[in-house]
Amino acid sequence: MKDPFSSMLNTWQHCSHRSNGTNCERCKIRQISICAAFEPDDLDALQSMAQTISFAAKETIFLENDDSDAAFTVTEGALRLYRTFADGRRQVISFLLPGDFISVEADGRHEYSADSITEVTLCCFPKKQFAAVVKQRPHVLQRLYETTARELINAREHMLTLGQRSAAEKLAWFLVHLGIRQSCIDFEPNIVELPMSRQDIADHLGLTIETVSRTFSGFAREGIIAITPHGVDLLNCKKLEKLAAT
Amino acid sequence: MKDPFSSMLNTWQHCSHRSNGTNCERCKIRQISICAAFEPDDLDALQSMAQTISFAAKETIFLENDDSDAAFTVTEGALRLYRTFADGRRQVISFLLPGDFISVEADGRHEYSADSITEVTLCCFPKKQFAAVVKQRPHVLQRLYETTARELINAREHMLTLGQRSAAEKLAWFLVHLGIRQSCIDFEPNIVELPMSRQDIADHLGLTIETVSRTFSGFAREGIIAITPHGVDLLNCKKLEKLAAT
DNA sequence: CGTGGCTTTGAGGGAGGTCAAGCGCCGTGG
DNA sequence: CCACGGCGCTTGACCTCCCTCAAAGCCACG
Repeated sequence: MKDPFSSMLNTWQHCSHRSNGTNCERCKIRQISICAAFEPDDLDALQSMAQTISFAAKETIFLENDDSDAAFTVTEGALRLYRTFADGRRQVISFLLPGDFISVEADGRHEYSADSITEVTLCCFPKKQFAAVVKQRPHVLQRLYETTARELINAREHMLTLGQRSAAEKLAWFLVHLGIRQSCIDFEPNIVELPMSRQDIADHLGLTIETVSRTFSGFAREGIIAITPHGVDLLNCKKLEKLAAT
Repeated sequence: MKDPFSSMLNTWQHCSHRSNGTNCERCKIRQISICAAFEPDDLDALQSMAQTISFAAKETIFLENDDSDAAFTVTEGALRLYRTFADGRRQVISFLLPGDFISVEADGRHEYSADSITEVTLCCFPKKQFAAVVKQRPHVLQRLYETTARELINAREHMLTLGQRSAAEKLAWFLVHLGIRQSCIDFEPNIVELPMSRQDIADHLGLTIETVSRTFSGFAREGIIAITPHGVDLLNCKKLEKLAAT
């Protein structure tokens, strides 16, 4: 899709649902998202530019090099952010969950591709309006900076994993961290939903699908996890955390 | 060194050289560093808080979990930023060169350790004064944000390398990128200085020292590079870039 | 109930790790 | 001035963890 109109805002007419009736005040993820930087009496600035967009599962949200004409937060669902190589190799940079934020890229183009794993709802801020709002509110820029600094720490932690950890350590790390992130949203400790495929997990951790599958089976055999239809139960968190530890 | 006084500002009295006579106007790396955000007529704000610190080669600059009481830019030399595991594994996050910036960490503690590879000179901004200066200048915060966003892109590019590339591809990528960075400073295309050890390179790329050495030898045998006493000459950049490509 | 996509499992192979020895360079001391 | 020692780098032989290739199992959905 080299189509210059394939970027997010331009494609939302293709999306399953679109609405302007965003209500920031009632938003479930406002407090954990970038939007927490807005005071209650300033929410109008946010709300007036916000657009809600929904995607079905397995839809392209944007591709690398697409024009980036909006920033957005994820309000529901899961998506993957990834880069593909010419020969088909793929690195999944991260899985985005409710509360996660995608900023306008520095040069106005997306560095990575993104597509929905499950049904996804995004809260979308058109680039120009967003920039104007930020410019008038240094504390929002401050929040944006802190969010990006946190992302940087996450990326570097991921670097440790990719560079130094074994297959079992990688998967333990992945499960522990995804479990923590999910428990912030739905508070089910020890039950980890895995909406993404084995291939996604493999490409996230620099492994193959077979190694992921074998390692999961090994964990299950040792009673560390139980494999369920849509995820895993963490039966022995201690052991997993020990494997994942630095 | 669990000593709470081991953090940078507190240790600078141990350093080989320290001086307040910073001259921002003549600073070679000002234009490529965070300091470019300061207008010429606002340089006093920067200069009045800046402290120059020098380190000999192979000195500890800070350790992970040390209090972070200053931000700094590198003005001369090379250092490594890294995290070590309990069992001795080490991931070198990045090599810092003139113009690179280390910010105050979010929680006031360093996430990583840093030490000098060569003799190093830093330009140091005490945390509190730096925060105050930034607070009054949204355009500096903007620059800080952009710098961090650029770091995030670099970290993610490194993730691709660690997760997807082979040993030869990793080393090609490393040489090409280090060559580009160095040519911004000293403008010697095709001559790459390698002040860091093979072990540092190995820990940067998720390889072993032997694999780094063998791969370099292989490149030399194929006429792609020539190994020199303190670095390598890039004889066939095309080939290297092809290997490093996505 | 059949089909196709995703996952699991097995068998074999290879890229890179491990272990060990040797080399080259440089600083030190006789 | 040269012998020695140490450290970092290179090279070789072997091994292992994970990848590759292949086949079978398991759902979900029409």
